[in-house]
Amino acid sequence: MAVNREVIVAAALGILDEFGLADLSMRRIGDAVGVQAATIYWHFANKQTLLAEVSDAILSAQAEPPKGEFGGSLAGWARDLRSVLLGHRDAAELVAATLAVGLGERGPDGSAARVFESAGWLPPDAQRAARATTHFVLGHVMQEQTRQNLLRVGVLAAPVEALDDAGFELGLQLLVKGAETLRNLHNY
Amino acid sequence: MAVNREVIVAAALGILDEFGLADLSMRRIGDAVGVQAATIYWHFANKQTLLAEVSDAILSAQAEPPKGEFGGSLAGWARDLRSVLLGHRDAAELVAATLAVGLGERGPDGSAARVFESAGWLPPDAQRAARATTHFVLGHVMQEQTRQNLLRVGVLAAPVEALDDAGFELGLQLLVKGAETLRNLHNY
DNA sequence: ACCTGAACACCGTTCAAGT
DNA sequence: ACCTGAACACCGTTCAAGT
Repeated sequence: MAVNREVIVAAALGILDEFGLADLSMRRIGDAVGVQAATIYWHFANKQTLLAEVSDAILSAQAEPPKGEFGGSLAGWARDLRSVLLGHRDAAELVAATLAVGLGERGPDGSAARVFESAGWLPPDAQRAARATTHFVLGHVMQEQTRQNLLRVGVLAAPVEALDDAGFELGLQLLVKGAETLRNLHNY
Repeated sequence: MAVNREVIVAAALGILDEFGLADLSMRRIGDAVGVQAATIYWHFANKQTLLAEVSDAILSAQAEPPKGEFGGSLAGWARDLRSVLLGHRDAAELVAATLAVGLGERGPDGSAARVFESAGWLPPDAQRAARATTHFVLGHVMQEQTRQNLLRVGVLAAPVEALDDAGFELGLQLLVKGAETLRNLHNY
């Protein structure tokens, strides 16, 4: 019975969640869907393309930024992205890699750019500001998830989750306050 | 003639510069220093440890942040980190990975934390703010260097360097203005 | 103390051949 | 149209054995 892109991506996401990015090999994905690794190359040009669709699948859980004033809207978007990423093992690393190569249907930060535009930013700067925010979120979550992996293997001991929350909120406030200040400098 | 950690790290850095992170294998490093790959495991516990020292070697070129008012000092630090990273192929990815696992003698952001402290931030928040800035710089340069790799392979066409500069400066101003604003909120 | 040879258990990818 | 078998050219790491 023929397999297709959808079930391959779903199987890959399952392996990612259970075993992590390091164990996400073409052979293992093939096993999961009952097919040789070589067969996957009939459905996808290469592994990177497949991973880009896994990245898209993860990001499809993103919500729209909350309506309201700028700061709350941007912060809400960033917190949502963080929690979406924390929902899948190694998701930050996967999404960051996909973003870097420019694959992936949805960039993670399309709606963030719109938040900046609604606050009066010109599209090119809105894009850049949204991307800067995304870099912070991805970097922060990547660090959290790497720590989670080390915990799993047992090389690390303490959970230190509260610390990560504080770091995230502080970095986010830096960006939010900065955006509010910069906008005012440009508009008055 | 016996090889040692220093020459192995230097050889690894040379391979990184010339061929990139993907080609930085233990076998290739061994070839470069005239020794079997297995021999490297007498000098280093594993590849990750070796890469951490390569990361340190790269970051050793970092300058002290310029003296002066806070914004210029932080911006100067960030621009220096960016240019140090741009000096070695795939350096952002390598440094980010090393930072995430917590290896590496020097975090990239020790002196940035001191800039925040000099501006009146308490050490834990100074650390977090410096790390947030680092995430932005690493994410931005990672994107630049991935694009450079795609250019090399020929899958991408335009250089678009000016765009990257503008994006870096805008993200940096977001963080600088945010830090200045947050500090004032806390102190008055 | 330092290094080799050989192996173990893998990789991504290609491609002729099968149905 | 979809899949297999087999190969190519690699990986990181371990470990007995050599000098």
